Order: sequence, then structure tokens, then C-alpha cells
Amino acid sequence: MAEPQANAWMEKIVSLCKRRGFIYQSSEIYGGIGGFWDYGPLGAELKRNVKDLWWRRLVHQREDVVGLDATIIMHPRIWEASGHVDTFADPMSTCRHCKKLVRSDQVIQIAAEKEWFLTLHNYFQKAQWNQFDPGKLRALVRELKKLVRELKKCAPNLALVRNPDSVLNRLTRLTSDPTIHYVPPLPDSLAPAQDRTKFNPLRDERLFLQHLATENFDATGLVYFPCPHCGGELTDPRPFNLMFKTTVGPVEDPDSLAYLRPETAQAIFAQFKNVLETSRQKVPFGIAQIGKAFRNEVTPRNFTFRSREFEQMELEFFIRPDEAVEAICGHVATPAGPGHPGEPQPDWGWQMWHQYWVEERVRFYESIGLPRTSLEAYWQKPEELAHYARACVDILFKFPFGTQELEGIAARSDFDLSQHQRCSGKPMTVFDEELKNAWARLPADQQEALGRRYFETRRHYLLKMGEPAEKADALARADSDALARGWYIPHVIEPSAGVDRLILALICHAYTELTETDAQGRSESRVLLRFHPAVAPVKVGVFPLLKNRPELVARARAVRDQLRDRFPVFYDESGSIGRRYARQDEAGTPFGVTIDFDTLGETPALKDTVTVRFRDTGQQERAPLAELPVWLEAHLR
RNA sequence: GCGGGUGUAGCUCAAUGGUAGAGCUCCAGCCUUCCAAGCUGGCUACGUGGGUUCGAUUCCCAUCACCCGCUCCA
Repeated sequence: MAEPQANAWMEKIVSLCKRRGFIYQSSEIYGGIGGFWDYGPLGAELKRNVKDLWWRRLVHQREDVVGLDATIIMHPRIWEASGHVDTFADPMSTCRHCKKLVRSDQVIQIAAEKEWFLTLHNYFQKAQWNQFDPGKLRALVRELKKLVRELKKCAPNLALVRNPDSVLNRLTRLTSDPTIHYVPPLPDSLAPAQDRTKFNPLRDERLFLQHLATENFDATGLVYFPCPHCGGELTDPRPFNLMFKTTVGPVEDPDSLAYLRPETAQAIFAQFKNVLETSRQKVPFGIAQIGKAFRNEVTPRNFTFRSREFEQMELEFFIRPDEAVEAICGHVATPAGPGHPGEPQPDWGWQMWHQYWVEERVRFYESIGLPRTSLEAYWQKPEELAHYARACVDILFKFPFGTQELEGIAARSDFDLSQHQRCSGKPMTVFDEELKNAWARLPADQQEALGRRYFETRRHYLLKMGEPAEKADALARADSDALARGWYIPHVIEPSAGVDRLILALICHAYTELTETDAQGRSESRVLLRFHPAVAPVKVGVFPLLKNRPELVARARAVRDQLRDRFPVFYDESGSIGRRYARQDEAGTPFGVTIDFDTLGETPALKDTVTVRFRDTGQQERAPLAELPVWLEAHLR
């Protein structure tokens, strides 16, 4: 779609949202506040409907999912465990030359003594790239660690890389990785190369080392990496913390620092054991939550699509690790091909569950009026995945401003619960009697093989999180022994959806402009919102055909009162009947009911019947009033 | 955060260094026997704060918000 057109289309939608009371700018009378939006009367109804439908489908209509409603402010250590304290603090730099903005952690700046970097620089200059010497580099890394420690002590405010320890851990691991013998040759020049615009040294140690080897540092001892786009000099990093901070209690001091949650998921993990113990659920089962989350976005854009305060609908679905499934069932089922894999089975491994939830979620979107053709499933490539994720599928919607994410369905392994177990010291393991019994019956060699696999996975995770090798070995050994006794940390599949962007998708998809020519030859364009009846804010409009006939008005009001108990109804008697239909078209009301003289008995055969009008076609049916509630009920699904 | 653009009524837009006008919408009344008919009347605006000026909606500066680009998106 051409950009200007897309933009004009969005402006019409924004304008309609305001005009009809779907979405307003927050605090508008004070000039507005960036990244915050309010829902007006129709928007509030629409949003409630969407959340209710999600909850009904995931919680009420399933045996294996229960709900949770946790607080927005939680213990700050939750965000240390989840990694948000580290990764949501993104320092940014601007290139002085080309003015582009880059995340400093993608072009790391390290403050340290010049001398040390000269050493490192020399080392890399002399090094033969095909004779990489891990031993020597390891020694250098030790030096660097020492220096960084000292620098932190004497100059805590120095512009250090945001998390030197994590960089150094990665370097250390790299140098101790026996499989790395070869570092590819350097690029010919530092001119902008396409693959370097996405360069992230935290994820790609080899490129990081190449940078260390080639980039400049200045007299102040600051090693700086040039702009990855043009090679120009970057400004000092300015801190960006994407988490909103506040203080708990009346006294503001650093000890009372707390964060508004940047996602609802962590509350589910933090309450996992409580829910497990009080809900009489067993793995596999899920915990669902709907609630507000907050992110101090750098650039809120595209209307409500990226807001600073937003609502999420998240399910954390806990499953057995594949090793447990294999021990119990003798094998692990994996997807045979694309499509919905059917009802859950005991032998499903994480891949089956993952695909199952992707398909379940797409079916949900279809059921509320977003057809498959308006959506796209994007399987994240391995290099795009967050470090803990095994797979992630984004469900995208084709917005006028581009195809953008509505929901991500991530296979997060046992990362989250493991993190909380490590950071809180409280066990997050569950006991699985089936596993214990099955394990006892396994032949010894199979016990050995499964145990080893589990051990390796756990060890890999622990090392990745920076545990020393001996401790990681011991902990992973204990985990593997526990598995044999029926204990494990559940793995998780996480379908996580943004409510506000879903609302926006529904409005964009429903928005329709029709240009019609009337009897006098005047062409007039009108707007209707073709909402699925299940999400429509108002289900039925009730109108007396004419306002100045008391008997029509009285009867119409009676119909309104009769329907009001069961459906959101809008009663309107002002203006011509056509105008009233048009108003409801614009609000997305799927049905109109008109009380006319036949309702009152002018044509005896039609006594107590009304006109029912369909929003999308403008067609009309005659229906008996007595059957109206049942008729509506059937048409609103 | 950087660069560019925009900011007048609920919406879409005018005009103007001497404090603003239209269309649509909305509200009230009349009329109206099924798709924004008609008539009458009515409500509502210069984003905010400074500066220049006798006087600023208009010129200047700042700020805020929105749009586009950069950037980012667990």
C-alpha cells in the first residue's frame, strides 16, 4: 500500500474514533500526553467484549486453564530475575555525522584504561585470524575484568557499558569454547554494510571481537565504536530505561524503588506455586491473566499501536519437559505438518504444544472477525529469538501502516521459572507421580540417556546465566537426579497478546467507506464499522419509525426496555429513520429494530412484528417481537 | 532523543497585525409511514507559555501533542 494513502486512511480512522467516542487522547484538555490513550463509551464496550471473549475461551471453556489477577507493582527483584532491569535499560547514542540513533549496547562503549586497550588492540593486530589463541585472550579478559571492577569502584558514574559483567561472561565463555578456532576475516572496510546495521555484539561475539580489534579509541581512554551506518563518531550514551519507576511508601529513597510492570507474565511465574497448590491443577495446565502493563517507549507511534500504558492478555501454559514426556510415553510426538494438531495428547512435546497454541490463537482471531487472510504468522528466525526462547511465532495483522504484531506465541523452555527459583531461592519444581512411576520402569540405559540429556540442558542454562562451572555441574546433576524421582521445573508456552493493538486491528478491519448515489443523483459517502456481532459495542438499535406519534414512541421504548436486560441497546428517536440507521452503522451496531404502524396492528397479520435491519447489507426482515431475543441471541455469536 | 511537517468548533477546512467564517455533525422545535430529505433556532474553536507591538489567532522564541523519517520493539 502506498504510504500517503495508508496515512490518510489511518487519519480517517483516528478521526472516526474520536468523533464516535471509541478512543480519545489522554488528558486532551491539557494538551495531551504522548503514548497514552483513553477509551470512550463505544471503545470501552468494544474492549470489554474482546477481553471477555478471550477469558471465556481460554479460562471458562477449558478444564486446564485458571485465572489470575495480580498487582501492577511487584517486588523489584522480580524484574532482576526476569532480566528486565538489565535489558530494559537501553542506553542510546546518536551519530554526530549521519544523525542516526543507535542503541549503545549494539556499538558498545567501554571506559577503561587506554593502556589495556592498547594491549588488546596490539594483540588483535598481530593475531593471525586463522590461528586464534583462546588462552591468550582469556588472560586479557581476566585483565579487563579486573580493570572494570576497579573502574566501577572509583568512578561509579563513568559511562560504562550497561552490563559489563554480561559482556565479559560472554567473552569468557567464548574463549573457553573449544569449538571456536576460526574467526572469519575482517570486512574489507568499515563502510556501512547491510548486515552490520543489525549487528549486536551481545549476540554475536565474533563480530564483537572483530570490532575490538579494529575500532578506535581516543585519548580519554574511551574506546568507542563508530556508527555502524556511516562510521561516524557517536555521542555519549544517554540512558533510556523502558520501565516506569516509582517509590513504595511515603519516603522517597533508593530502597523503596519499584517498577510498574512491563509485562503481566512475570506475576504468573511468581505466583505459579500458589496457583498450582490451590487450583488442583496438574501439569500440563495454564494460568491466564489480563492486565495493564507499562513501557516507557522511546517513540510511541501509530495511534494506540505502541502505547506507554497498555493492556495484555497473557497465558502461561505449563508443560512437561520433553524428557519427562519421553519417560512416560516412550516417545515424544512432534508436529507432522502445519495446521491444528487436534486435541492435546499426553505424548505431546513442546513443539506440538507450541503449534497447538498458535492454531488455537488464530482460531480465536477468526472467531472475533479477523479472517486468516488479514493475518500472517511469522516464525522468528533463530537469530531473532530471545536467548531463552526455543521458538516464537508472531501473529501479525495487516494494519494500514504495515503488517504488525498482535500476539507472540513463545516457547520459553523452563527459563522463567528457573530464574525465579535461582533468584528467590524458592523451588519452582512440581512433582509428577506418573513420571516417577514410569521412570522406575525404564530400562537402565534409557534412564541414563534421558538423565544425561536433561542434565546437559540444565547445565547449559546455568552456564549461560553465569553460574561457575562447578556450581552449574552440581545444580544440573541435582536437577537430573530430581527428574528421576518425578520432579522437574515445567516448561512454558506463552501466547501473549496486546489488547489495545487488537482493538485497533478490529477497528481497522471493520472500517468501511461506501459511496452511494441517491435518487436525486447526489453521491454521498458513508462509513460503517463491520464489527463481528460478538465484539460490537452496541448489539441492537431500537427506533420508533416516527417521533411525533406517541403510540410508536411508547411501544419502541417498551421494546428497548425488554431487550435492555440481555443486550447492549441504543434507543434513538431523533431525526429521520435513515439518519438513525446511518448513525448506528458508524458505531458498528449490527442490527436495527424499527417499530412501525404494522407493529401496532395497522396490517393485522403483521401485528407485534418489527423490522430488523442488517448493518452490512441494509436489508430488512420482518420478525415477531416475541422471538426477537432468541433471534438476536443466535445472530450475535 | 535527532531531522522535517502540522496545530483555528465534535469533524473537515477558510480568513485576518485591529480578537474569527463555512460545510458536515450535535442539540431543541416543526415536519417526516424505512436508509444521513426539508424548515427554524441553538451550542462550540485560534494547543500552551513567553516575547515583539498601542494591539498577536496572524510575526518571533520556547514548550506540548500529533504525523513522516531515523531508531527501537522479550
